[in-house]
Amino acid sequence: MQEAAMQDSGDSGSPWKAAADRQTEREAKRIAVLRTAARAFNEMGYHNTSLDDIARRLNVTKPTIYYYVRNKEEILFECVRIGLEMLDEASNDVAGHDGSAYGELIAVMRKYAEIVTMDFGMCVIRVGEEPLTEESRRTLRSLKRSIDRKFRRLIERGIAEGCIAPCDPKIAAFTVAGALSWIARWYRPNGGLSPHDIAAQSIDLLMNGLGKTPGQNQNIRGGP
Amino acid sequence: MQEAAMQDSGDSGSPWKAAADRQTEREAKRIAVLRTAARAFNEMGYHNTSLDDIARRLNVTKPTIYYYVRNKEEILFECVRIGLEMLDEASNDVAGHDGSAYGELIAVMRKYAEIVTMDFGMCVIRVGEEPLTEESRRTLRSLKRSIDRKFRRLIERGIAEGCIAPCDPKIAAFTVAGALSWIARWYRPNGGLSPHDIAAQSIDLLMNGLGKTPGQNQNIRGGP
DNA sequence: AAGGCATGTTACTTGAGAGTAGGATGAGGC
DNA sequence: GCCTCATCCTACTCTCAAGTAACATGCCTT
Repeated sequence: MQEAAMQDSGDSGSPWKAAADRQTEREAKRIAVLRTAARAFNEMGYHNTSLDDIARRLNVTKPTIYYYVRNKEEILFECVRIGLEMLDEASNDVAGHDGSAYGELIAVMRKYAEIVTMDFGMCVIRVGEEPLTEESRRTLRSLKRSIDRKFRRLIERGIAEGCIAPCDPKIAAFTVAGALSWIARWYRPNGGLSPHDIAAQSIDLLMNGLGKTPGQNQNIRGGP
Repeated sequence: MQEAAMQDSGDSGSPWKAAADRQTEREAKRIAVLRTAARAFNEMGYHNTSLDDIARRLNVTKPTIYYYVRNKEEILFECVRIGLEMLDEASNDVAGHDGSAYGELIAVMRKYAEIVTMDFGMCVIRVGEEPLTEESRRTLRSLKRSIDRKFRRLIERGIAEGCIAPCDPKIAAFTVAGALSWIARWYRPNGGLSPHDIAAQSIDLLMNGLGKTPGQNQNIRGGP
């Protein structure tokens, strides 16, 4: 995730750093292209966003875009890849948790909800990967699998530790990821609800359920 | 929803029915166009599906499509509209429920999950409405609001009746709808899991929560 | 049997937008 | 001062798919 850094290039006097400076500046511009594109994609959709649109937002012209990326597909691929990698890494740095699967799971869910309200994370949910080639899709699918696997492991651990109710981890992981991903579809910045509040309430519901008391689940299963 | 009927046209001998028969047959063909398009959209996405693709699947040529719909946008609009109307009507015919908000909510959730695994319902989730004009989007948004309102009312009623835990109905409705909608993104027919099973387990989780015992929610809220 | 309407076809126009060729500008290094 | 490379622009090509014009076919009515 070093691409997303965008840190200042500490310009000391050394001329030897000139080349490196150019390099980091170039990388920063590339990220700016990607981030601007991600925002446009999230607002208007991939196919309704022309490269001229992106260029206009950046106050440059279309060929300039091609100086930083190979083609339009690469832009989307990179946006989704960065978003997925952020999600994947969410599981790694769950600081402040207490070591239990329960606490870890909640920490990961919080991170997840936060990321899907950000530019690249939102791209993962809102744009999807239909426009991509099969090759690109394969790469991204393996990243998605990794994220899903971590979710399932956490749930399985929770079941083993006794803090999570026995269930099919596959479906549970999908349900949780779905509820959190969906936030990206209706969340609006400047909408009164902060990602943090939304996450807290959604997670509360997912962990404790909509029903008030256990034992009221008699009518859930059973066919028509 | 009479368009989705596709019932046989009872061909009695009366010549007076010929005109009506033609009418219903035409309507049936129109639905076939929409349904075929919906499947194609769900598989490959709206923009990756050309009208020639749809025509080929129907064993006709492109201009024939234009005999049944005005343009490509109308196809998508109708697909999504039908899907949304199915979802909206799900709240109406919740047969077999016991009259409580709890039972009704579960019945509606079941229907919802079932519909988003079907052609038109899946279109609502997978394709979205980015390709549509503002005019079309407004119409569909009002339908969506209607669905959302019914969800919230049901949750509010449940809270009032005491069978649903006090919560923000807005966020709860979004979370539930999100978890169920997401099924449309990963469900695969011939995948081992039937929509019915998936729905049952997802709903179980949403109603009873992932956590094993109440009172374990001490770590959910609270900032970084 | 003849006209008319419903249904479909072949062969075309058209526009939008992805991608490119080749040149201008300007900063660093020698 | 000149060379070189990075960066960005103007002006173009080219493809793909939406949409259309005009004609063919055949059933239903009168």
